[in-house]
Amino acid sequence: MGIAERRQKEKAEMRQNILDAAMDLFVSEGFENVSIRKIAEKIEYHPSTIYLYFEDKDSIIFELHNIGFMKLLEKQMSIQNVADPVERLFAHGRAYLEFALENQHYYDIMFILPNPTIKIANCPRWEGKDRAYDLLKKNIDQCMDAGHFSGLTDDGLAFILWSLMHGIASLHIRRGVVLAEFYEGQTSNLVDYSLTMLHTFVEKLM
Amino acid sequence: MGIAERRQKEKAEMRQNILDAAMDLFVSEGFENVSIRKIAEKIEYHPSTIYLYFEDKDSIIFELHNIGFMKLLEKQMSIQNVADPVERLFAHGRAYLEFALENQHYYDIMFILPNPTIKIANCPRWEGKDRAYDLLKKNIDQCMDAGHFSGLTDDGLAFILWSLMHGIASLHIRRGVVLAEFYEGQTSNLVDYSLTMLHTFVEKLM
DNA sequence: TGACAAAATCAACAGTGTTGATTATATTTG
DNA sequence: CAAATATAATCAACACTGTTGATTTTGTCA
Repeated sequence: MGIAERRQKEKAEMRQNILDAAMDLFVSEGFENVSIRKIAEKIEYHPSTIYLYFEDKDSIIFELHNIGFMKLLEKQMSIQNVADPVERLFAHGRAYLEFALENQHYYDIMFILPNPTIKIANCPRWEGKDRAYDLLKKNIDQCMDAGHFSGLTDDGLAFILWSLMHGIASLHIRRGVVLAEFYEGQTSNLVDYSLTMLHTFVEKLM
Repeated sequence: MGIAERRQKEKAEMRQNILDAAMDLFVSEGFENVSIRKIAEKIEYHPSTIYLYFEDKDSIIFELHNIGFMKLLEKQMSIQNVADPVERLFAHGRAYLEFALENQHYYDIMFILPNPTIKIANCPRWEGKDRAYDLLKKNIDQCMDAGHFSGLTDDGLAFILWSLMHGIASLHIRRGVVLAEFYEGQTSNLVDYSLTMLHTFVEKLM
C-alpha cells in the first residue's frame, strides 16, 4: 500500500500549495482580490484543477480559518507556563492581541469576514473555538481559585474579556474609526496601549 | 429656477430609490448577493442608469454607511436627557448595542465590511465617527465631573468601552464563536446579558 | 417645429465561480 | 511489453459580476 500512501501525500501537498498561494494573494492583493483563477495562475495549474482538491472557494477560506485557529492556539499554549494565574491571564490577552495584529489577514478570515461563518453554520461541531475558549476559561478559573474576581462568573468574565480583545483588534483592523486618536502606525503602540488599559481595568475587577 | 430645483429633487429621489433597493437586497439576499444588476432590476432601470447617480458600487455602500451613522447618532441623542451621568452612560451603551442588534446590516456596513473602509481612506475628513465618539466622551467627562472613574482618562475609558461594545456586537453578528454559550436566539437576551455584565463591571471601575 | 441638453439604454469588455465533457498521465493487468 | 483501466489535468462553456463609451430616447426652450 506504499502507492496509495504516496498518493495521499501528494494530495496533501497540493492542498497545501493551494492554501499557501491563497494566503499569499490574500496578503499581497487584499480581501476581495483573491480569485480561484489567480490562485491557479500562481501555482501554475488550471483553475479547474483546484476543484479536485477543494469543494469550492469558501472551503479554501474555511481551511485557512482553521489554520489560523491552530496558530492562535499554539501561541496561547506557549504562555501557559507563566506561573502566576493573573500574570498568565494578562499574557493570554497580550498573546491574543499580538496574534491579531501580527496576523491581521488570518484574524480577518477567522473573525471578521463572512465567508467562514457560512461554512461553520454547516459544520455540526467545530471544536477550534471551543478549545480557545476553554483555555481562556481555565485561566480565569485558576485566577478565581487564587481568590480573585469574586462576585463574577467565569463565563461572564470570559465573555467580557474576549469581546474586549476582539473589539480592540477588529476596530484596529477595520480602522478609520475610533482608534485614530491613539494609533500612530506602529502595531506595538496599540498592543502596549491596550495592555496598559487592560491592566488598569482588570486590577479594579480583582 | 423652479426647473433646476425640481431636477435636483428628482435626482435626490432617484438616489434614495437606489439606496432603498440596495438596503432591501442587503437584508433579504445577504452580504455578497447584492449586485448593481439586481438593484437595477428592483427599481426597474437599466444597470447603467445607476452610474448616473453613483460613481460606483462602493459609493452606494459608503452612502448606506453614512446613513447608518446618522441613525446611530439619532438614537444616541435620544437618551441624552437621562439626568444622572452614570445612568446616561449605561443608556448610551444600551442604545449602542440595541442599534447594532436591531440594525445588524447597517452595523455590518458601518463597522465590519471592508468596502466602506476603503472609501473612508479617500475621504480626507469624515466627521461621522467623530461626532459619535465625542458624544461618548462627553458623557464620560460628565461622569468624571461627578467624581467617578478617578485614575482613568476619558480617552482611555472611551477606548475600552467602545471596543467592548463593538466586540460584543460584532462577535454576535459574526456568530458561531464565543457567544453560543450565552446566545439562544433572542436579541434581547444578549442585550440584557451584556448590559448586566457591563453594570457589574463599570461599577467596579467607579 | 427644430435645436439642444439631459436621461436612459445598449452592447461590449474583462473579470468572477463553477461544471460536464474531453484529453493526458500514471498504474495495474493480461 | 502492450492493452485496459483508474486517476489527474485541461478545456470550453455557462451564468454571473462591475463598469464604460457610444447610441438612442426623452424633456425643455427658443
